[in-house]
Amino acid sequence: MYTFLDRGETSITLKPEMTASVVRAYLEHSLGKQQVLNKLYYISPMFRQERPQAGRFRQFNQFGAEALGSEDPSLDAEMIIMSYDILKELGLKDLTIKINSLGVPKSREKYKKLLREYLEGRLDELSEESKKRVETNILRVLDSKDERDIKVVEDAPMLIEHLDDESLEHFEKVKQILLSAGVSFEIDPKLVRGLDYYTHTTFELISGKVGSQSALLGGGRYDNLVEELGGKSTPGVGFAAGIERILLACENEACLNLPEQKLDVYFVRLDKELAKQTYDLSLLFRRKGLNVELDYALRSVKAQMREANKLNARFVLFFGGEEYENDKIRLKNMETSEEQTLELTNVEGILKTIKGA
RNA sequence: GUGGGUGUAGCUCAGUUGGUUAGAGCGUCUGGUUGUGGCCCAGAAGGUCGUGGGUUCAAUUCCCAUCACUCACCCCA
Repeated sequence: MYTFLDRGETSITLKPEMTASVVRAYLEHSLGKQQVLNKLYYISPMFRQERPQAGRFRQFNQFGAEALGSEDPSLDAEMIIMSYDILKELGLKDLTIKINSLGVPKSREKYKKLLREYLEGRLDELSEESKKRVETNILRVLDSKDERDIKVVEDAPMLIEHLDDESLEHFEKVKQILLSAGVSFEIDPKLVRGLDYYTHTTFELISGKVGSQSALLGGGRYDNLVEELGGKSTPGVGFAAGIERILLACENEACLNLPEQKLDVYFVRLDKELAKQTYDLSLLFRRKGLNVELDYALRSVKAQMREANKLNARFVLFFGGEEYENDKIRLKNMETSEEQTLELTNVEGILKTIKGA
């Protein structure tokens, strides 16, 4: 994390994620007393002091959702389905949903003991890093990328085989809902979280198009977090999505179909002497709600037309010349190349023609 | 934190085995006859070759340092 002293010598830390902040806001405003279930969302920048790489920045943006106040597995499923639908709607195709269950801390502790016994029996086959992980964060050994570790982990006991009955039932219900919603998923027993407040469901949406940092979003249940932050025991479930990483996936799948930028009108000034009048007229049309551009460099008509074309203008208004002397203005539809002459004083009429097209 | 790669025009990149004026495509600007775009044609502008130092008669090119970017490991809340 980025931590530093401010001018008052107070230690400040930039937030690396939002869930804790959401829970703190939930507690500060006693949201739990206003209604049983609170569904919340956020969009915010986050900061992490890591070396940047593809899909990873030190400052990045996340959006996420949290549901506080219910342990109903249908909410776990809802989070997965919603986040999947969002990515689908963006047009992403190369997506995999991975889910797992961490059970409850009690059964997880028992499992960790089993895993430790197993790994300590084959310690000399592990990578140097994983030897350390056995001490610091043993569950992380499971998703090591080192081939030696992968081989050892193949025969290791899996958490999901050592869940208590209640946790299994919860996990079963989540899977049922996903299946009935037509959402396919993979169970990944190696999808683990290190911290104690996590319970039951964990999930990630993986893209095959963004390089090594492949999780576009991740989430899960944290029934013990609110209590850990000083509130009364309140279950919760949520997810967080990395916006830049999603954009990278969209770019690599060429699927982000943003609407084409269109300009309503480009004003072409026919006479250089009319620069001021052209400018004034453009302001008038902008105030009427049109998206208007014009030349600021006294350029030729041809140059202005080229710019109008480049800016994707729907219409061009030719201002000046003979028409101007007769209180008229010439309007050109850039798509059809059709032109018509309109009364300069009849601003509403010009507006109507442009807006109606 | 560790390791690799790359820095040349606004962008994408070529190139210089050390030697006069450093190139292309795209983009920009101007023009191709009175006041009309896209396509096409012609021309122009634009670079202290990331920065600092060293070697050399000579460095954009070789060496060192530094900065930036980038990929992977690590981390993963």
